[in-house]
Amino acid sequence: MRSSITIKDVALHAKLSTATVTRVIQQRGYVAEETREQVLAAIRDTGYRVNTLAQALRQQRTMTLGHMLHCISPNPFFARVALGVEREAHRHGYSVLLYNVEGDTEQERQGVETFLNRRVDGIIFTTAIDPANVQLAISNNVPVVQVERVTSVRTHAVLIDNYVGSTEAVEHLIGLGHRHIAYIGADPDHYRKNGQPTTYRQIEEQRLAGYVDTLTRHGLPIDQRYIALGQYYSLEDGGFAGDGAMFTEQFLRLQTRPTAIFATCDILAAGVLQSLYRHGLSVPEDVSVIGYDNTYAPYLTPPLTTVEQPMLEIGGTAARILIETQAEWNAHAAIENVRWEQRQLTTYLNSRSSTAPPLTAGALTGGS
Amino acid sequence: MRSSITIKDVALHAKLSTATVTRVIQQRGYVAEETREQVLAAIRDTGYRVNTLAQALRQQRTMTLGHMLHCISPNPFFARVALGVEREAHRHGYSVLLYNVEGDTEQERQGVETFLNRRVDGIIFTTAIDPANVQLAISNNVPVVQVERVTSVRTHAVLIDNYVGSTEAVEHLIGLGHRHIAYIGADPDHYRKNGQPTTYRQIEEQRLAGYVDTLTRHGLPIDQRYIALGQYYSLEDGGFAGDGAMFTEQFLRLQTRPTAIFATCDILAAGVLQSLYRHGLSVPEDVSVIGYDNTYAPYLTPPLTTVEQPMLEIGGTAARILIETQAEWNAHAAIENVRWEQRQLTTYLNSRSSTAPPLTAGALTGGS
DNA sequence: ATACTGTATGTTAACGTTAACACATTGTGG
DNA sequence: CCACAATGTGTTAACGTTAACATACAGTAT
Repeated sequence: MRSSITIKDVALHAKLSTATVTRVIQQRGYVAEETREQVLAAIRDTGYRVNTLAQALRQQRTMTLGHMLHCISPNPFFARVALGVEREAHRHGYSVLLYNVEGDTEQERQGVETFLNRRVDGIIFTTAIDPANVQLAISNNVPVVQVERVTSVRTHAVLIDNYVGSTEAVEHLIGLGHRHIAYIGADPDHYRKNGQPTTYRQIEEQRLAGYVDTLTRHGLPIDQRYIALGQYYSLEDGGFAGDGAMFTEQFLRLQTRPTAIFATCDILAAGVLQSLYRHGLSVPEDVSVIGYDNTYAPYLTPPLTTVEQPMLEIGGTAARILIETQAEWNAHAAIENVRWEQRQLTTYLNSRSSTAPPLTAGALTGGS
Repeated sequence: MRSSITIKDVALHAKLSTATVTRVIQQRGYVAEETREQVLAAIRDTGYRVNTLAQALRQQRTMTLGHMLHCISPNPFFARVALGVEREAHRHGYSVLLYNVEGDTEQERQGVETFLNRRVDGIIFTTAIDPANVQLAISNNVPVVQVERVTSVRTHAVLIDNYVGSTEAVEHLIGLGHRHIAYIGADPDHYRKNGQPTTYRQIEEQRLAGYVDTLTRHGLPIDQRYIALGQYYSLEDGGFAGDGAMFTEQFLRLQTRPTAIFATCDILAAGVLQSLYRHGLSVPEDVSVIGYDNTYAPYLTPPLTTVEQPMLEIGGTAARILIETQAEWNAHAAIENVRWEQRQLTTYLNSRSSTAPPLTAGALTGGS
């Protein structure tokens, strides 16, 4: 970054003042057409390139969004949300700084601090862990959107109705005639830190509630042996899928095996498929399997029926909220007066080849 | 971003000059221990937070890397490389700006321009499409690393030996006793733009060459009907995997079916598995399948043997090169004197359950 | 006592851009 | 012909930080 060309060089070259050059660049204020062309020519001749940094310092806004997310890999959910954020940001001339939290509260704090120091115009949390970190951002007067998982701190939010998503999945299976439906998810109660419920809790609670309520609504019994709740999400190579496989093994040892398995994440479902294959069971003939997210679903064998999350839209909406409320935010004197946007997005069932009516107890028309 | 606390406020609060405050922050120059503590106290009291922007403007370096990549979704390869970049960057206090090119030359140019305007300290191309864009960065005196795929422009580079990776895969299959090995890849010749070979060409050429040479070395014939080269990489939902499935269908219609299929990407392999499943063929009993990348591999059914790429290391190495050569780069008077780092990384075979010796001594006979 | 070195702190001009303000010039209606 | 608006351009002080330079006071060797 040696001796770059500045606006002064352009001004000198065009024999005009820097103010005029700025007016041309910013496309505002009075500039004679002829002058405008001279400036543009000078810009071309000198190879001038605006310095976004200096601009940001002066204008007190960086045209940058900070995106904190759980981890861009291996769960493609986050990557896809990030893509949604980026596309929307670029559309409005914003850039995006990414920060992978990787489940570490301390790393999350580091990320927020970095963003604050870099004076980002807003922060998206696609998985806030520690409310204190969200508060840290707000306290420093930076607008925040919390995506899908919301902490106790009030901010903008993009939410997905997990209860409905879960209901859709179970309704689908019941509609096909299944009456023995197993559930593999995460234990809501596990996601606590120092006795405080964290943000993960809600989402897992909602999905489990959707499952329980739907069965109940159809007069089907809740069998605890059909409910498997993982204690952690491992990020190791396939380890996460390993949970799905492990729980499936448990189900297969039961006297009455489930004819369908609902896994609240495609990765878990991938493990389910692997386990069933090992036991020589066919999908969907012997067991139907349904996932959640639509990340791995299209690539699995057989292609997985899944509750699709509008990941691109989720990210896009989060970015749009920040960008659109920017002016409003700057105008506000106090946080108390801010109007918090709350957007609710919906999942929809993407039906593929992993679900079908059960072979055995078929005739029972359990569905509505 | 209203009226933030500046270094002046801290200086005022501590009854010292800004220079002293800077010395404390930068931890350089002479500062009395007592004074240091006063400053630190003042920083705490005022809630001061350095402005990285102002710092960057003054110091002529932004502590920011730009990362251009093909697309963070749905191919997890790029996401994982990006994670590798980010971890290494953070380790050294750098932040990362991401830009998804999405296969569009124009978008790639936009990305580079954005990065240049933001005065990033270096740019990583994890998939340069247009050499002109790489040249654009270099011409603006910004150091560049090209990852895996290299254009005609000379820069730093992190390379993976695709020939060896491909060889490993085929050796593995031959070692198991396979003699009818099919290949699914991308057509090197397709990846041209306006008559100019693009960067994708090399990688596909190398993998194909590895396949051909290994068969030849073992005295096995090259059967063109066993070689399927896709004309494009679709990013649609599962569409990419669709290519793998389509080519598998072709193989299954052959008089002499292959007993093993080598797909040069896990996503293609996923399609292969789906197709075989549809035809009631077992993996690895009837057909062995091997992939490339180790992205989807651990989640597929059965878990896929694959040529694993050291994705985290690839990204980490790219970032490290830029960071470590920073000082050197700034010292150089002319690009011609720059020493370009070339790092070669190696793949290794990750053996799982999708490969095994062929059941029959000869090949299965297919037919109508 | 002098000269020097090491330590400690302050002053100030950049870094590149912009926006407030000032100053022209021209045109228009009264 | 004057007042005033509309148009066009220039001057300059910020934005927040830093590094070069200046200053000052010890202590120490000469």
